[in-house]
Amino acid sequence: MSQHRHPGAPGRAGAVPALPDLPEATVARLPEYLRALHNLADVGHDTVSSEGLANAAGVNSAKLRKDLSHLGSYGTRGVGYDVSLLIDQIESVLGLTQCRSVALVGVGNLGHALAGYDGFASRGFRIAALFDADPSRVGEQINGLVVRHVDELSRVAAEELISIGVIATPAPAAQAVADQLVAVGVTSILNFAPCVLSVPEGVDVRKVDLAIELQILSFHEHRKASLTALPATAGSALTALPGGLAATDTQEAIGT
Amino acid sequence: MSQHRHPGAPGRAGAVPALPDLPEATVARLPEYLRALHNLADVGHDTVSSEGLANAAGVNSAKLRKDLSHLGSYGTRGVGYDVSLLIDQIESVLGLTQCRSVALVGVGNLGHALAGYDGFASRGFRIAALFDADPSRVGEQINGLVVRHVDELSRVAAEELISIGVIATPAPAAQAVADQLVAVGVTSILNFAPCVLSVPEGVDVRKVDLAIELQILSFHEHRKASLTALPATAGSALTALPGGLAATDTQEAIGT
DNA sequence: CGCGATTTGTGCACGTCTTCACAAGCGCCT
DNA sequence: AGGCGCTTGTGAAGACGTGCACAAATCGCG
Repeated sequence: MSQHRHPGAPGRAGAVPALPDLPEATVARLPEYLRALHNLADVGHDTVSSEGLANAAGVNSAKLRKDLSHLGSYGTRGVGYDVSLLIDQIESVLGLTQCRSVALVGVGNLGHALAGYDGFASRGFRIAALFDADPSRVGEQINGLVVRHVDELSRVAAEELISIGVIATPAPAAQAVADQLVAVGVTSILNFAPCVLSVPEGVDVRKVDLAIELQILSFHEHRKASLTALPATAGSALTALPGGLAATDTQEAIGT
Repeated sequence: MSQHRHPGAPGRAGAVPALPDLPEATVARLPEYLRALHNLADVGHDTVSSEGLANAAGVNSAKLRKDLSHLGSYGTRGVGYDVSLLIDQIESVLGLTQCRSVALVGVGNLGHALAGYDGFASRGFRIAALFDADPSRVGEQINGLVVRHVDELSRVAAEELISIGVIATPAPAAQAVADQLVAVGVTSILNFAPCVLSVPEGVDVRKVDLAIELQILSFHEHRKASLTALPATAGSALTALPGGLAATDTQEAIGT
């Protein structure tokens, strides 16, 4: 990827957030830290140790410290991290200081649920518009928003300033929708359709696929069953127990 | 940990899958390959080159070959891979030869959509039972299944042989549900609740979180905006264009 | 039967991520 | 003030994942 390190570049003026292309793995964990921090703030804590926050976020404390170190030193040794300060910092880095508008395309089974999901607003996202290709669904009202026909996408997108598009259509329609979203200037897409989207360079696509998650779990289930079913293969049952084969870090493996 | 009663008949007489703990990243991609293969089979192809399949699955061809090499050599040089044979192999490795039963807990906004999702059955999963803690929801019928109270979980789980539990409850209830699932012998959990679950060793948890995905996209959006907004900072505009900053591999990054 | 075109399988080098271990820094208590 | 315990921040090492490039293998054709 691009690493532009200019030795000659003079110090940046001002306290600019200093976008230091932080590692992708770190970015994927920041939201989890953020949620843990909000929980801690609600309970009244105003400082946390890396150990405590790591625990709340389900990660290793060393990893957490390294992650946070990437966005500057906002902790004090011997004490820990200031909760509200850290919240502000992470939100700033993630670009959550401004409320981002989301366009949701596909108001079927899943899309309907997403439209009604209150986790959007609570995390600083606003559903700006709903679209569907099915004329019988157009006009329906969900959560105070009216479903419009997908052909109006370009017109509506011009009014509202869409920064993220969510695709919740059946697979065959997804690529066409993605093309339309890209055409109106959307550069971030969250795809729930079980298919691969091809988009031009510079457009980010993240995919969420229920079936894939289940199949991955199925694999591990299958493996565990095979191992326990087979009579101890030369290895003593004693060594098998203490966790040699335990896959403990599945929890955060999804994000990356 | 897992008091797993393995199915009575030792049916696996054929070629042993030869469980070679394949890399986690590979496992996460196999379902995508599987889907692409099914698509190809539907179109009538009976062989594919690694290039073709990689294209359909949205990955590098070298990566695909290495992935497939991990589960044995099922391709012929100069020709490619036999589609149906490869399908069988991957399904066998993923443990999809048997239909796995899923218990879904939490029939709220999202849970309702999941219960009606037809991607379950089409991928070899069967929703065996629905649960909810809200008495007003108990008794409701969704997709031919009746919603039962979550207290009946242990009784029902004894009848049906649940292999995967899906949690779609609000965050505060998730941990208790996870504990109950673990108590009845479930060792694979798919968690849609926005919180960290703590489970004993040997239990796999995968998490799907809409808000986190949006926040990750928000970060990239924020970064892209900052870069284009700033007047070219010493870096030549020429080098900036050809894709230095394009994050092209976000697509499959989620699974892992 | 042999040759060339094609495609798989893989050794190797590289980059990224994780984890350990510890020095540096901070606050508190005496 | 000084020492002590606690916590951060980070260098280094190792594990893991990726991509290139090429040898080995196979098919089709003359």
